[in-house]
Amino acid sequence: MRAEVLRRIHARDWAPGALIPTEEALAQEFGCARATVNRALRELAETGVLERRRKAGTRVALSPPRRATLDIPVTRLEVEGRGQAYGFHLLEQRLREAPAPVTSRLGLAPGLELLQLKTLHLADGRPFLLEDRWLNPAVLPDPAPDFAAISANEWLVGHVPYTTGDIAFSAASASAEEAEVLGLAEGAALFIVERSTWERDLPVTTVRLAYAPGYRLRTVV
Amino acid sequence: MRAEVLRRIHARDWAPGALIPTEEALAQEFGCARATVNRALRELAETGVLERRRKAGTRVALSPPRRATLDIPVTRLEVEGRGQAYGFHLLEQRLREAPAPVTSRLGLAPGLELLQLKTLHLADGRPFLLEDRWLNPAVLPDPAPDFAAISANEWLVGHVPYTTGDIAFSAASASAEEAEVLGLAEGAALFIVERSTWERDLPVTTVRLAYAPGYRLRTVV
DNA sequence: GAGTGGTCTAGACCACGTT
DNA sequence: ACGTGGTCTAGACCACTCC
Repeated sequence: MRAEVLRRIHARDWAPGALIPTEEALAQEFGCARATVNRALRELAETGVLERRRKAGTRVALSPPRRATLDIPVTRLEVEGRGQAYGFHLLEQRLREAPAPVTSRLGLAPGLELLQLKTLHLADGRPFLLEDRWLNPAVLPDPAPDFAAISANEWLVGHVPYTTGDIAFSAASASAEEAEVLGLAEGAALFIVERSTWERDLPVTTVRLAYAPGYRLRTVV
Repeated sequence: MRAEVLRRIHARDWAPGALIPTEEALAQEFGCARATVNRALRELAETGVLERRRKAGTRVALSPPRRATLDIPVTRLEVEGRGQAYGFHLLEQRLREAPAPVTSRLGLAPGLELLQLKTLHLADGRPFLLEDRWLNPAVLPDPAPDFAAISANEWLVGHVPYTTGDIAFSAASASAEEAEVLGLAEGAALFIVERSTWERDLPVTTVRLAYAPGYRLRTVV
């Protein structure tokens, strides 16, 4: 059913932009229930192949289905998945007034004190990723966990999961500090991931991950 | 229904890793049909919040739902969406033997002749993105379209849509050639997107996009 | 107003994986 | 073997939105 609809789109039986038959008509043609057609078409709409509007009907999308699902890796698992040994060093940990860009990203009042953690993640003992994280102390238990023993990332995964958030990907040249920590020449091209997360409306953390050269994030469309 | 399940997960009524009741039990508890429960749980499993296995039951995921859907932008629309004027220059177009990395990415025989297109995309007249594309001539009509008039990207969208493919994101330092074309210093950090696409099993194109500094790709989890 | 998709019910059978 | 989720049917009502 789903496959047949896709075939017709590929075969140009239904051209991009064209209206396709209603669910009821397709159900009759395929000899199946409307719910089955509905599910097939709904799933295709979710991947971006079709566009559906009540009353207006279902159209083959004009712009192509450029929607990919991206699995955001957990650093330790990602490193171990390559067959490398994972390790990390907590470089710095201090409670301090967060700079304006950080508080504004999280929607917090300026000048609030957040816990800043700088962590270097290692693969087979070599620098893999430099993490600069700001944590909302409100989410931490008392006493706070020992982030030298468990990485902040893993602690959060186990204790504050099921968050919402946004992610941005970009590239940046390594600063002097980043270059030194990662063992690179200053100005080397780093792959940057910035994430901010909330649990319901409570800001949890914002983090900047700077990956050593050679890192690639992959997905399938 | 979906919301209530999410609430229980957030509230730790159901802890990470814990087994939740069967669909039938939940249907009774909520006073709704099993199909309704099934849909809610299936959708949550798709976002990564739950893990489902036949016979084993449904568990709250241990690793958090780090699955993002990424909308791959069409360059012209992305530029225009920022309120900037879009333009492009076809820098180079030639049929030549593709190097091994290119043919292997597409699963083609080495030494096959492909159409190489180098295109500079502009936003408000300033370099925005350098595109290095290899096109399978087998997908082109005779005569071939004029890629100086319509960008290869847009032609493909209109004439060979509904492809499958893979995407990789990374960072790279600008080569001398890239730096000159993009108007940057050599070694500047570029955000790199590499895409290969197929229509069914027919290799269509592989492309490397090098974005000028400042570019950010965003998404929401 | 009327036609479309969105969602639900109640029931059934099947596929798979654990046991 | 058995229990779980996966998927289907046939029918119903509702919500939206285009005309």
